[in-house]
Amino acid sequence: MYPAGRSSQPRSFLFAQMQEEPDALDRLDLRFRWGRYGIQVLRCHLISFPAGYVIPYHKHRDYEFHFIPRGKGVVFLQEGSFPLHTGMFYLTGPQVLHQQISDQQDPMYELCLHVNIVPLEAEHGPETPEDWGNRWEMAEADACMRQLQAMPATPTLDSYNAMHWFLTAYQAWQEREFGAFTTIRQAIIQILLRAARVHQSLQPTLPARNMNAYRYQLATQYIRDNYASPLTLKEVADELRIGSRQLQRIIREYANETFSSYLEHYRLTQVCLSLTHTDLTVKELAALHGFSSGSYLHYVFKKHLGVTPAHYREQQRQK
DNA sequence: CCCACTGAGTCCGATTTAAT
DNA sequence: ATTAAATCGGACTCAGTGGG
Repeated sequence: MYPAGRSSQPRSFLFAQMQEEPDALDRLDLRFRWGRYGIQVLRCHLISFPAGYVIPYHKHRDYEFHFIPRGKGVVFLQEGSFPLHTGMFYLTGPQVLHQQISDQQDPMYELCLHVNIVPLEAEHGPETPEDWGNRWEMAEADACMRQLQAMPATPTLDSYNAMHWFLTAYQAWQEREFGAFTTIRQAIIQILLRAARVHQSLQPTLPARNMNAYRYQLATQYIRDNYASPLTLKEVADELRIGSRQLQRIIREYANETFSSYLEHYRLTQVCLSLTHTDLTVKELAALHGFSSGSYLHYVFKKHLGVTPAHYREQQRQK
């Protein structure tokens, strides 16, 4: 974390490189989806004001994030005037009147992010391909937007160093880095989040796993990946770093069968597929699908399906 | 108290073998 | 390829422990 609000100006200005092409990011048509919102970046740049420069009262229909990376000045809001100095941040929401004056002696720099935030229609259905795994992003975006709406315009310290992300975005553009759009998108989101966080006290919740459901998923995946070789309950349990007894219970809970029967059923379904689609012998199928011998496969097959493997193949071929 | 887990002992069924 | 009989390992049950 960088110290915010340094009293002495650093000799080298961290954001100086952004002055090389001040409107670089403004020229990009940046729009993307975040959770249930469409984010359109209208402006994202570093601007410098000479000493005593006045931006007269104005307002926007959008959100404007103001960060002061260097210099000082004053902002006038409805609630009164507030001093600005290096490391500070304020947000002017839609229709918030503001006027800004840079210090009489020093020039002032401002990192400005101006975004249009459009609520998009709610998703239909819980798992469309477009929002796969997106639930937590939606929740976080919602929380961030709620926070931004409720936030006072009064300046505070940029405690979470949102400013840094302007540089990240700029550098991604400047270096034409691979995946630059994704980096810039992330930078913009980080600026929104870190701005919102300044007034946020609640601990956010993170997605927690249902460990047993997760273990069940891992176990069955492992079984399906390795069913062709001899598998024991213990081997799978060791793979998951749990006791074999515990795995038994988990399989019982989620599949309502034992480890052995799960494994056996899976092996048999694979054998059935091979019987239908190949001409391999029972012995070959046994070796291929995890049965110790042809005779044993035969025994198990008939026990479960009521017909011998050869008979089953015949039935399938007739269809 | 409930839940996750362990260990001992039992018994089932997976597997082999041998025969058809 | 199929079946029956024999064998053996390990899955399962149950009782008990420890942790939150």
